[in-house]
Amino acid sequence: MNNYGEYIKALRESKGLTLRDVEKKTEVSNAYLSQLESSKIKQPSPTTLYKLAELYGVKYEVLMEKVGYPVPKGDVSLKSRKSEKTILHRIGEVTSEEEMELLDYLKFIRSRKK
Amino acid sequence: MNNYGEYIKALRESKGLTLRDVEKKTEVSNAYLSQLESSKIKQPSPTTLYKLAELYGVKYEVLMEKVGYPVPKGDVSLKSRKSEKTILHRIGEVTSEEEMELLDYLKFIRSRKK
DNA sequence: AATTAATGCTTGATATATTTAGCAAAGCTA
DNA sequence: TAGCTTTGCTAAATATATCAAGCATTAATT
Repeated sequence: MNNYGEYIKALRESKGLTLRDVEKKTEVSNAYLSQLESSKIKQPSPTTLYKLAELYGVKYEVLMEKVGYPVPKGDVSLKSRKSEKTILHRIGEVTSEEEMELLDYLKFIRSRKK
Repeated sequence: MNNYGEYIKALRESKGLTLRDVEKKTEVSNAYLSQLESSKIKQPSPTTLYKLAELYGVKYEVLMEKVGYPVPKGDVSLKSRKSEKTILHRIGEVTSEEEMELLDYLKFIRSRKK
C-alpha cells in the first residue's frame, strides 16, 4: 500500500495543528483527516487535496503525486525542484523521504521547546 | 450544473469512436462513459480523466478544469494558450464553446463523407 | 422482411469517499 | 482525586463512483 498518509500527517504536525484545527480551516472532518493520515483512503478528491495543500503551504501537485494521481507533464521534475517556498528551501535539494524526516524532526524540536 | 459532459462527448464523436471503442481502449465501462457524457458524475477520478485525455489527445489539465477541479497554478492560462497540437491550432485562439461547436461540425462533415 | 449486430442508455449492484456520533486515553483545572 | 477538555480514532450512516447486465432503437446482413 502507498504511504502518502505519513507525509500528510508530518505536514500537519510540523505546523503544530490538531485534527480539529484543520477541520475548522478546511471544512474536512477530523474523522476523515485521520483516515487520510493513515492512508486508508485510496482516492481522495483533488478538491480535498487542494485545501490541504493550501493550508500546509505545499504544492497541490505534490499531494496529487503522493496519492498516486497522474500529474500534468508540464510540471517539471517535482522530484528535484520541490518545496520552493518552504523552510526547507534554505537547505537545498531534498528527497521526499528526507523532507518527511526533517518535518518530523522539526516537530520534535518544537515539542522540546516547551 | 456544470456541463463538462458535452465537451467530453464532442471529443469522442469528433474522433468517430463509439462508447464501446473507448471502453476497450481505456478500460472505463461504456455505461460510465455514457453518464460522464451527460455530466451525471460530479467528481470523476483524475485517473479516469487522464485516460480519456490521452485517448482524445487533449491536455489532462483541460479535462480537470472542465470538471471543476482545481488546476495547478503553474499551468499558465489554459484559456488562451489552449490546444497547441490540435487541428484547431491553425485556426488560432478559440474559446471552449467555439471549440466544441467546431468539433461537432467536424463530426458532421465526416459523417457526410460516408 | 427477418435476424443479427451495434450503439447509447438506464437500472441495480458493489465499492469507496466523506460525514456524524461517540468512545477512550491523556491533559488540565479545581 | 474528581471532573472538564482536548485529541486521535473507530464504527455506522450516507453519498457518490464505477461496473455488469440488460433494454430499445437503429444499422447491417441474409
